[in-house]
Amino acid sequence: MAEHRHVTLAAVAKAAGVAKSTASHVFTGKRVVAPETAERVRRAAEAMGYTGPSALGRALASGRSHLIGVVTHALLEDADTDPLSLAILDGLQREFAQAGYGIVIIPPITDDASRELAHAVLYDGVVSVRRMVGFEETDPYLASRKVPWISLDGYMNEESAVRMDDAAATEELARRVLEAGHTRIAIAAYTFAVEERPDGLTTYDELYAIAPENVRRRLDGFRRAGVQPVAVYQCGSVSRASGEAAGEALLGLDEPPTCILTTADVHAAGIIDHARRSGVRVPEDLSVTGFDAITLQGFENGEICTIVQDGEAKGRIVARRLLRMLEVAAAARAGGEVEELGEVEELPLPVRWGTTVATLS
Amino acid sequence: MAEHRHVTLAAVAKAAGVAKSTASHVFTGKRVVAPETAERVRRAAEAMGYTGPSALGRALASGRSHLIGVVTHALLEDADTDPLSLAILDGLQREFAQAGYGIVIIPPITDDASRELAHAVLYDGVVSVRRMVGFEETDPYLASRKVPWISLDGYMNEESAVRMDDAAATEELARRVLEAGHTRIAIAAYTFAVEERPDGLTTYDELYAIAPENVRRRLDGFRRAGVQPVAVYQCGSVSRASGEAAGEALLGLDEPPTCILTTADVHAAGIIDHARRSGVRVPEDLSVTGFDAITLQGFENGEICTIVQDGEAKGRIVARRLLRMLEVAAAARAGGEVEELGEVEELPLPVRWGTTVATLS
DNA sequence: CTGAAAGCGCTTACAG
DNA sequence: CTGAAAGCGCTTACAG
Repeated sequence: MAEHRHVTLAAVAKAAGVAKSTASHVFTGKRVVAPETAERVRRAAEAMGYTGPSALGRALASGRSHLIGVVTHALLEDADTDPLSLAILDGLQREFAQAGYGIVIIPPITDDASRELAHAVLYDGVVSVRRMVGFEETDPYLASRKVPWISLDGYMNEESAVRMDDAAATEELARRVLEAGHTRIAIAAYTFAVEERPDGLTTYDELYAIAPENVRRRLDGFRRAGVQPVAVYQCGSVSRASGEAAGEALLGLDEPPTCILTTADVHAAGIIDHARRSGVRVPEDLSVTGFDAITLQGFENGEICTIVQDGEAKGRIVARRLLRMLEVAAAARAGGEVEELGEVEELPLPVRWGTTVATLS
Repeated sequence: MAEHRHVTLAAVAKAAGVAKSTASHVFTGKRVVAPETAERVRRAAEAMGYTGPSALGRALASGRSHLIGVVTHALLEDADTDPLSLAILDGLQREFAQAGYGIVIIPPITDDASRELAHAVLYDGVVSVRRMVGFEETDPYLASRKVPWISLDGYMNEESAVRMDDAAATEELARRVLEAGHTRIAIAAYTFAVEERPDGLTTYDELYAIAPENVRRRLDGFRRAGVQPVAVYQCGSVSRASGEAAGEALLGLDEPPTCILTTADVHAAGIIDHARRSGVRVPEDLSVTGFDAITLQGFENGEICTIVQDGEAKGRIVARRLLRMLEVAAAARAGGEVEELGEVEELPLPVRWGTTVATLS
């Protein structure tokens, strides 16, 4: 006698001859139920094909959907385009799943469909990852939902969720480059920001002035190591093409650099693409460094000299932080004492030497 | 006077001096509301910081969560491991978003945490993509939720959602290989299935007997083209390593083949990896073909001779099908006439010739 | 053009 | 160890 249209807790409770509350507790385990009573409920459930309380009812009654919104563009692109974000999603997904939270992917709001969707979706917290588009409308909307929100978009509150000492990492890398004997060093940096900017030669100070926080820290590291760049290129977008443009401009100088330091692997890859095409050997004629240690088409794993940013670990750290924010918020609503969020975890950023930096003799 | 703890439709309606139903209709637009009345409601909402009906309330009252569960393992792996699944996710996400549905990522059930999660999450339909693990418990559970479900796991009902003529594609590819003069042809095929199988040499018939439907169709194509394989290798897992093993075994034969046909790019890549390491030149000494046209580390785009499976397009087709199933189910519940699902869309599978097949002189 | 009311499927104090 | 009842925030016939 299975297959009732839609079996509900109430129906099961009735069939088992108990109150809804008792049946509920059999499934949630939040209250002790007499073994025989529990057994009776379970048997009734089984007979009726009831697989447990509906997520919807639970969500409404408890006020928790056990869903985390993840606003991202990463799934809307070639896997090759932004592997770091994918790794972050991976870490988020795993850590949240561990805690019983699912992630629901939400595209940035850019049109009616995405606006509709953003409003229709429910979640207890949200993390945005590398969106690139739709900031104007998405951000105010997310804020209006008044749930905990961590943004990994290169600005806002990323620092409050995960600590990264970019400067120490790039300083260590730059020191090694200097020790390798390089003196004509150029910098090609990205200015990932809400607006795109044009590609082009610039100066360290100008670039620094408009760079987002994390890029600044990376530039700080170069400076602290003692790098005096002979040329600085502003990459307008986070793309391999932008790197190629940088390569073309910098290698076209009267006195081309022997080493180009970048703040993103995609740019390093683009520069190397251009160098190879122009018959410039890497690292014999030109050394190049990156940041992130992502996998790149056309390159061996571990080939590029770079800083390793472990996306999965980062995702996990961020997830733990958001979970903690959720707990604190729940405690606050329950009216208890104001709990502390606690320390922000640090993501290690080791240098990977690779094979794209030559020691000058 | 914003910032009420939790602003509800009821509160807004009261403030605007209208009934809840009227306020509701202002937001959903499902009923005409007098302009001034609507304006009054909107103003009250704005003043109180109300951003629209809660997704939760809507979901419970309407019975639709506007969420599609996507059971996958793809996000739990290196982006490089399974780019095709990622592309499929991309397509699903886009097409569902277009229709106002968000996707919630659910890992296969393999332990307490994932079981808990699967039960906690709500969705109106589900599509599973290349899970590889946890079939035993996940499948019965998904079935028990009684929502439309499409499985892209290499078995079950994939054919009912998207039509792919694998056989015609591999037949065309194999014909060209034969025309190129190859006679000593080997086959290395994967048997992606619920259980993994050992790597090893086998026979065409044995392999065919245990292969899943889609692999069979690909083998059918080879046969229809007239390929008489001199050796057949069973790849036990869908991995590059399994391909390397195939390469080692097949190139180690007394009379090694001049061409190896595979049913997956990862295997083709593994075979080429092994060949290169052993000093066997591709395609001069060995031709290799794949299936899927995924991006692969260490290979140029378009390098491998293969069949192009457009993951994003596939995801979109599958999403449209599920959306249609949802409509039909809703119509059935509403008690109308039984609607037809309609035709299954076809995913084109063009051959990409690439540079890994040599013409023998 | 608008209202009052039932109900979606649960959880959670409150009471015993 | 168990029940009866309120309530979570909406939508949707039903009435007028």
